[in-house]
Amino acid sequence: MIKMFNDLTKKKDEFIPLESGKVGMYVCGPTVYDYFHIGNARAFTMFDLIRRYLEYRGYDVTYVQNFTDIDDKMINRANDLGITVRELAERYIKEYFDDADALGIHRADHHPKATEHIVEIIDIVDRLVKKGYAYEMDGDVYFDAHKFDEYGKLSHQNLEELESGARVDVDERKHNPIDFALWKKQKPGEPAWESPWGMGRPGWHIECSAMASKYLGDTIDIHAGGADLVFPHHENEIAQSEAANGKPFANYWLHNGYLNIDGEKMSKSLGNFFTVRDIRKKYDPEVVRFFLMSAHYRNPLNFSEEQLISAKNGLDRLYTTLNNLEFAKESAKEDHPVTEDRVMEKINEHENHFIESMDDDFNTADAVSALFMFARDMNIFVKEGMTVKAIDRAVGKLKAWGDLLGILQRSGEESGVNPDVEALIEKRNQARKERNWAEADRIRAELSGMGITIEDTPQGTRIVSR
RNA sequence: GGCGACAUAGCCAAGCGGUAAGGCAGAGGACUGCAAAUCCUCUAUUCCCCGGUUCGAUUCCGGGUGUCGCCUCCA
Repeated sequence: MIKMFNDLTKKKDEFIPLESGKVGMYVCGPTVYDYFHIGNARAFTMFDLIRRYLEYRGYDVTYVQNFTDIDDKMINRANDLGITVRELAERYIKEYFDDADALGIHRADHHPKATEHIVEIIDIVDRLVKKGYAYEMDGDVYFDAHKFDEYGKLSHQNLEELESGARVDVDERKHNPIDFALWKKQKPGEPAWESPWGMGRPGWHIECSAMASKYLGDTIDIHAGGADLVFPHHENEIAQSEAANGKPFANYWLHNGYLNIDGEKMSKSLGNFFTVRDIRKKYDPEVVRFFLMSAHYRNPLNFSEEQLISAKNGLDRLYTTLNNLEFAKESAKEDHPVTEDRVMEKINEHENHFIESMDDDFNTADAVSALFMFARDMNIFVKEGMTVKAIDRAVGKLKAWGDLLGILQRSGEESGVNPDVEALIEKRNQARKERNWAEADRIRAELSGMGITIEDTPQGTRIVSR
């Protein structure tokens, strides 16, 4: 049984999909006006992981993640760069996929763009106007928050509380400060579409309501995004969708915690952010992914180079086990003491731990500890001596868990064997046989200079890739 | 001001009523020509503080303190 913390109910709820065996999941994607930062990466990565886990548990998941390709930020950035909004969007959607693919984030089933759903957006705004939930003011259309009784049910605040803290709004034409734009009248030079209210463009929140319904239906199982979207974005989505459709919008609302820098939220507005693109120059994206899953997705997580190094070393440990196993295969014998059965015992033991952790609100930090414990067991087994079947089992399982989490897919022996290197190793082994340590160390240093690290094991000398 | 989250070793981080997982870093040991890797051992006696409930609390309740966040574009 999978339990997930639902912000709507403020507790861990058992997950029961609308339709047995199927899950509709919508995740708020990036505004494509720049490279995305590591904070964005946390949301995309962790919800990708949750999706993978749901699939692993047998659900048929339809996953939707949008691109916001029209809003103030898009327009401003396009102007700064002297290109069209459309060109800007195309550029950064491409860059998004470049980084997301590197992080092992699976492609969504649908990646809808706001600008390609203007018809659907106008339709829902129109229905809201006709139902009396929205009003037009000189080409702008606003949602009247006071008309939606349940406004505030996600952020658990009432209108009065929200409005008392609201900052001064320049737009005096709104009925109430909390009202938000569904449709914005065109300003000179801005991209615009025809609508019943004249030329204009969609407000920010409405696109998600329109696209979620289109691809997943009026009620979806899971809606997810960063904690900063709870209010106003998700609150507004609920208001719009439920007012328009008269049905619950989403049954489970999942929000990931912030990624912090020195204990402070990382955000573009604060300027204290690191893009994934920059981090990739120095660290393997797999390390970044591993780092992100080292904490529970709902908790705040501090980002630092030190943590990244720690994650890299931890991940290396897992890879070492994988390499140890594969290397041991070359000298494996049928009469070795560790048989497939003994490996299976360990797998069962740790798999239960793994599943229980993931079932409990996707506790990746705890699930990963199962991998480490399994790795230790396998390291011990390698020393004892394993059969080929036992090794295959162990490698298969470790890779299967890794595949689920999006790590450990790199193969142990990446590059083909270089004959020169082979010769040098042979030469060094000869020197070692003759106990000519000076020569052996010299050759090791020479190899090291070529970027090759070697290790002497009881089974022979081998190349370690990292 | 309103609402909320979090506080566990040098660092990161699980656990959330039964006496503190895991990782990183560090120390010692085994193995090794050396190194690396691996294995073993060690590293939290206020789990922020003070009360309360309980046979028993890191875990539940109340009150503090501290940090962060939302109420403004933001994952």
